[in-house]
Amino acid sequence: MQLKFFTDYGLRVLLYVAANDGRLVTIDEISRSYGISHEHLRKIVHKLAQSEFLATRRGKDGGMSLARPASEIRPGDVIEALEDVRTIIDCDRDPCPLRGVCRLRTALDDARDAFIDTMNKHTLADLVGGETGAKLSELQPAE
Amino acid sequence: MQLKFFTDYGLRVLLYVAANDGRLVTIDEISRSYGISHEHLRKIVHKLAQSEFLATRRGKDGGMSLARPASEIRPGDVIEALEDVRTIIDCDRDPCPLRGVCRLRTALDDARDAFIDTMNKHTLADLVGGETGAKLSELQPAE
DNA sequence: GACAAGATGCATATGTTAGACATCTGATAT
DNA sequence: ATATCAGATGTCTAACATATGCATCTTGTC
Repeated sequence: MQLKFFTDYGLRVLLYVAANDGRLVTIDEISRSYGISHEHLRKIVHKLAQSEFLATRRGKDGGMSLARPASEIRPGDVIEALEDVRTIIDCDRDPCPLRGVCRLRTALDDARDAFIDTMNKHTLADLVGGETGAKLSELQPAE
Repeated sequence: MQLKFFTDYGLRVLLYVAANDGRLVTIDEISRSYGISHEHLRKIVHKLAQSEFLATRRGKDGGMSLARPASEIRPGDVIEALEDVRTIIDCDRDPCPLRGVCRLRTALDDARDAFIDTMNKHTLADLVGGETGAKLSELQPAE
């Protein structure tokens, strides 16, 4: 019931990029800004690009931006893409004497759906800024 | 977003005991029945007893039984007791440039509550047996 | 008092996740 | 055209959490 560091920062990367709307942001900037490993962050960004949440551009003055508007990216979808969330327990892994009687698996599946659905009531846009409409750049100058 | 093996089997132990309603069940019986480590199961049982889901009895003909009726034990509460579920991410661990702007933490807390609440719509009694009212002993003789 | 069962604490193994490094590919500016 | 900057890829290592094992103690019942 903890998100992986990977997923946690996956969300934060997207929020950071959303808050710096428009501008191309580099891995280096984010890793310095959050104080986390450049190398590990690289893998997070790569996965986010593969999952089509980020668009990346190589080369000089490259960097990343959101692949879609922040108001169209839902955090539950991001979690599903970064975290293995499909089955919370595996009833087939070991012989289970309760098989056929037990509805634990169904209940857990429903609960997982409730989790994701609740996250998907939001978008990146309203998680960062929201009503106040504040931009990151106005609050905390990068570096 | 995976339950620990520990929590997963914590729930299954309770369901097993619930399905064997009334009878005292030993760690040894459960570990053989599920095919998992006796030693690890011991710790699970211990934690469940501490958390007042199980009542244990030492000595000859000892074993465990539910501390309360199966219809009064809710699986979401069990998960909360066995799994660290309080904060899914920790905003204070690293310096986060989004602090003050970002509502990710709140959204995750709401989602976690939705997860637990959904689990707590059930009780041990309806997860095992439920409408059919079938008892484990009728379906799969122990060993 | 002997035995069966859980309690406790420490030591070890395993697996997952995070971090580091070296090298390659692609895009842009000059 | 080429130098340079930024991401892509793959392998290796380190750190940490979790599961497992073992030895010993405690408690309750026969």
